[in-house]
Amino acid sequence: MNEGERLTELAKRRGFYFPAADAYGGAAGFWTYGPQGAALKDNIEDAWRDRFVVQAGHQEISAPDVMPEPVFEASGHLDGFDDMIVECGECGATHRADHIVEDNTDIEEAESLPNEEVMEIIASNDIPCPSCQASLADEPVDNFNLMFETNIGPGSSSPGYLRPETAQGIFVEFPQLSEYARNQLPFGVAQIGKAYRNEISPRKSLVRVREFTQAELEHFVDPEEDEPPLSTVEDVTLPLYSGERQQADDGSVEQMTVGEAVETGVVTSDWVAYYLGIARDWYERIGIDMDRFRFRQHLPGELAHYASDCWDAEAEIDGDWIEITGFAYRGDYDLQKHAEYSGDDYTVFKQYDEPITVERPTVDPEMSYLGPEFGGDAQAVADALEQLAADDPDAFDGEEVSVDLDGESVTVPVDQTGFSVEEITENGEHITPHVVEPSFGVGRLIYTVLAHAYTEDEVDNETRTYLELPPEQAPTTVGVFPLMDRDGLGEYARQLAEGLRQAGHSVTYDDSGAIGRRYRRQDEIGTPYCLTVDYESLGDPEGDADPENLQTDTVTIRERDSTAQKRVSIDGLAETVERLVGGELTFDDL
RNA sequence: GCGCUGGUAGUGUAGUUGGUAUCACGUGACCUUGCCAUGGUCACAACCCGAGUUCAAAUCUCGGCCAGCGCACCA
Repeated sequence: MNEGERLTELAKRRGFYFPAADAYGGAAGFWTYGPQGAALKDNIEDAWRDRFVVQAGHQEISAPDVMPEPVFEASGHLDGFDDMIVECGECGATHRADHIVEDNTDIEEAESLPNEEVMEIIASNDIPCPSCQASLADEPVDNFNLMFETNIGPGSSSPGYLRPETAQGIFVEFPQLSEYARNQLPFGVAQIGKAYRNEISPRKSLVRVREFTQAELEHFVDPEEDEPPLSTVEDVTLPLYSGERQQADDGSVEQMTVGEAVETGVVTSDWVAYYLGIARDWYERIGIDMDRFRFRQHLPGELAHYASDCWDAEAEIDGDWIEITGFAYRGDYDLQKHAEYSGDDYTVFKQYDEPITVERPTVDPEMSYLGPEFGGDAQAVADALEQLAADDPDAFDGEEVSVDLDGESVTVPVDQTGFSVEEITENGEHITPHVVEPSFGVGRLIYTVLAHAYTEDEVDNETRTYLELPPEQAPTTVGVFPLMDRDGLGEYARQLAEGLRQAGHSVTYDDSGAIGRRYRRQDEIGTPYCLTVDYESLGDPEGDADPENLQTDTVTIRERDSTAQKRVSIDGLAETVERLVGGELTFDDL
C-alpha cells in the first residue's frame, strides 16, 4: 500500500473521512468528514483563523454559497469556467474545441468565438481528432461549465450558481466592507467557506473534489504606498521552486530567506513574499513536514489572466506534489470588473497629506453661437473642445481653434469657447485597491497533515501506527482510562474525564479491553496524551507502589510519540493539559 | 469524459469446470489481565446496484455507479 491508500484506509476506519452517500452508490467528488475528521477540520480552520484573521488584524465574513448570475458574469467565471468541448464520434475522446482550433490555425483566443463558428472552423480546416485522427467536421461543439447552476426562486428566469471560489463573495461586497474598514487601506477580509466545481474527473480522495472548503484572505492594499511588514518575516527560510528552477534540468528547490527572495527579485511582489513567510511558519504549526514542502512559482503560461506573480504552496505525497495554497497578486482586476458591471463605486478615497492645487483648463462653450453655426453637431463640437482643452490647452492660445469632427476639421473662435484655466484644490483621489490573495484548500491541508503525520514505529516488537499530529490540531486532546473497570477505578476515571470535559478539553473515555489496546486506539487518531487511573490514584497500598510513599490522587500521563509515562497530580490537571497542548509546557517539564 | 484494472462484514482479504462464502484484525458481552494490540468463551458483521442467461450467479453476459492509475481537464 502506498501512502495515499494507507491513509484512505485509516481515514475510513477511524472516522476521518469517507465517500459520501455510499449507500446509494455514492457520488464522485463528495466526501463526508467523520467525527475525527470534522474535529481536525475545525482545529485547522481555527488555527488559520488565529493566524490570518485574529493575529493579522483582519476581519472575517460569511457570504452565500449561491450568488446570482451577474456576479459571475463580472468575475469572468461564466465565460472562463465554460469550456468548449467537442467529442470525437470515432474514438469518443473529448477535447477542448478552442484548444484544437488554436493548435491547428492561426486563430488565438478561440474561446471568445461562438460555438457555431468554432464548429465551422473545425470543419473548414479539416481539423482531425488529436487522439485518433478521425474527422471532427460534423461533431457539435458543446459547453461544459464547471459551475453548478441552479434557479433562484420558481421558474428559470433568475439563474444562480454555486460559487466556484469564495473570493467573489468578498469582492462583490467591497463597497460595504470598505465602509466597515472606515475606508482605510490596507485592510484584509477573510472567509472560510464552501466552494463548488463540477470537475470532469475528481481524483485522489480529498485532493480534487466537487465540493470543498476554502480559507481565503483578500488583503486590499494601496499599490503606491502600502508595504508589508517584511521585517517580521525576513529571516523565515522559504523552499522556493522558481520558474527558472523548474525549467533548469536539475529542478531543485532553493532555500532562501524572505529577505533574500525579495532582494534578488525571485519573488517579485513584496506582499506575496510576506505571505509566503507567514504561511510557511503556519504550515509547520499545523504539522506539515517542511522536508516535503515547497513554494512553486507559476510558469508564465499558467498564470491566470489577472495575476502578475503567483506561487503555490505544494506538499509531497507518494511522490506527487499537491497544491495546498495559491498566493496571487490579483491587482485591481476583480474590483474593476465589479465596478464596471455593477456601476457601483469600488474605489477608496485617498486623502492627500496636503491638499494640492492644480491648474485645470476648462471650456464653457457659448452654445448660442455653436448651435446656429453647427446645428446638430453642436454638442459634438462642444465635447471635442472639452477634450482638446484637457489634452492640449496651448491650442487655445490663438484667435481660433480647430477640432476634428468625424474626420472634418472645424474652426471655432476662441472667445466663443469660454476657455479658461481654473485653479482647483484637490484633497485626494479615488483609487482602486490592489488585492493580495492567499487561498488555502482546507481539504487538501487535512489530507497533507494526515499523510505527513502518519507514522509507524515499533513498541515491544509490535508495529505501532500513530498520527504525529501537533497537539493543537489533534481531534481528541486526551484519553482517560481506568487501568481496569473495577474497584472504583472506573468511577474515579469517569469523574476525571467529566471534569476535563467541563474545562473544555476534547476527551475520550475508554474502559474496554486491555490498556495497551486503548493506547493504540488513541495513537491511531493522534491523541497526544492519555491519562490512566490506577490503584495508586486511589491510595491503595497493594501492588507495585511503594506503600511508604503513596501518591494518592495522581494519575499517569502518557505521551503519544514516545509512549513515555509520568505521574501527575489531578490538582490543576486540566490546566496542565492545556499548557501541554498550547506548547507552554513540554512533557519533559512534568 | 475516454481507456486500463478493480469492487466480498467496519478494515484488510480467500473464494472461476456456477450450488449463499475463508481467514485475520475489528466491535460488543462475560471471565482473565496491577500500564502498551494478554489469553479464553460467546456474539455481531459482507458478495456495489440493476437487467440477462440458468433449476441455481460472488462466480458467466450486458448496463450503471464507485475507486485507483493513464490520457484529457484543472478560468
